[in-house]
Amino acid sequence: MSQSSPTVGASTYERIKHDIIFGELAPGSKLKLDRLRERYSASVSTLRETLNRLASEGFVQAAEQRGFFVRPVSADDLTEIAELRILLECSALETSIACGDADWEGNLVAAHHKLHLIEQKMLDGDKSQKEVWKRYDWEFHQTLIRACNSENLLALHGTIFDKYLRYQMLVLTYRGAVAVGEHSLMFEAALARDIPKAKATLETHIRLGLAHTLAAM
Amino acid sequence: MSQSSPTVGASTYERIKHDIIFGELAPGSKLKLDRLRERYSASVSTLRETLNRLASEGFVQAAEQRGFFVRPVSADDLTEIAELRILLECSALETSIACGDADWEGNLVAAHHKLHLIEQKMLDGDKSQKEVWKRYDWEFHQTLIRACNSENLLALHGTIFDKYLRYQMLVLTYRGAVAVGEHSLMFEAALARDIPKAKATLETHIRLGLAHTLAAM
DNA sequence: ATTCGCAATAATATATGATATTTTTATTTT
DNA sequence: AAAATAAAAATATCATATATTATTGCGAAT
Repeated sequence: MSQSSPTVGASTYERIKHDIIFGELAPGSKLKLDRLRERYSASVSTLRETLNRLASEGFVQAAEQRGFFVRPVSADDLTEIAELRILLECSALETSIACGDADWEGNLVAAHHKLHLIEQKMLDGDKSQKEVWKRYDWEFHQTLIRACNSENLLALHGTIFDKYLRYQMLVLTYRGAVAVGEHSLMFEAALARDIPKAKATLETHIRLGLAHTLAAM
Repeated sequence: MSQSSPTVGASTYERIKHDIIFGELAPGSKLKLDRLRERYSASVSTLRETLNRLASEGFVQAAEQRGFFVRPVSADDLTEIAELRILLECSALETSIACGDADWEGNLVAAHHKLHLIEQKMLDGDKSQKEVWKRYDWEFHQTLIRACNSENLLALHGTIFDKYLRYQMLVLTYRGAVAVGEHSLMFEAALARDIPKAKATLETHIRLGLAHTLAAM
């Protein structure tokens, strides 16, 4: 999520994607080229490249000769995204636990530690570091599945995760202690190489998160 | 796959994607903008929009400030794609069989019929209509899962299927009678609402196809 | 009077060619 | 042979021209 990319295109891509995920560009709103040019100080061509990219990833809707829109949100869409996340992430988790080596274990311990630290802070009421927390959450889940031996699967999971994240950011509520416990359970099951338990915990984790988010919509 | 889109961008997108899938643009080859401009008679900006789209779908590799390349192929990549296709398509198939209504059944009968007809022709040695065959194959598989109630899943499956298709087109061999039988088995299991049998047949279908393609690489 | 259809106009998106950077290739120097 | 430099090629970015869509205002018909 660094914004200091060498090329204008790459950095506008990062910025617009970020602004969509974190709700600064409202769902369904029109993305007028002229306005975007001011906001991101990039030329129309560069912006169109960016929007085309985001459109094929599904963060933007492209309407032929009618321009671009931020992808709308809906309960159905969120449910689809959550189900897909379960499908992809559970499958990747299984292989990853089966194949992960010592490096993987090390990275996992580190990722869980960092996540746990910030979760404690948030439990104490400090909600100022929402973005950092979400990054650590992402890193933890990503690390869990990174040993799955499929770049294609990791890529697909990445965009699905980001879409799921947008909904979480939209309703902007924190599940607190329950989610913290789920993270720890997954962590321990993964280290113990207990595949069924890890998968079951992950599925519950996502389903409860889904219900929580749906309720807040 | 129609090429008469109203906008230049849309039609170049279709054409370049087609040329990558059907091997007319060789895996790993450099996509120089000037050469593409001649070949597809579109401006640099339009081409860059297209290539950015194809890059985020994974048909093109974009190297920062070094241009674009056709995505290389490898046995590992094919294996990943096939596994992903199994994961997505089997999951969609299950829901689709469970939820499909009379319309779905009707479309399925039609799609299988068309596919069966052309498969018979190919068994008789007529391999002139490779593209038509592949389109019917695609329509059949797509119809099977269309009732899965997840646009997100269908979209993901669509691009994975296309990537799988590229490998098939690359090695350019036909599995013949065996594959025909698998299609019919799936068709019958789906109509009989036999979810386990349909899923098992689909998985076998893809795994045998994978082995066949890998052997020909 | 209100709705409907039809122009004229404004706003917007698409597409292009030109310019500025950067990378690659070729040449020269140590 | 390696490093440095110069020339060439290719990419990234931009400002502008063209084509399309949306909006507004006017007049005719119900």
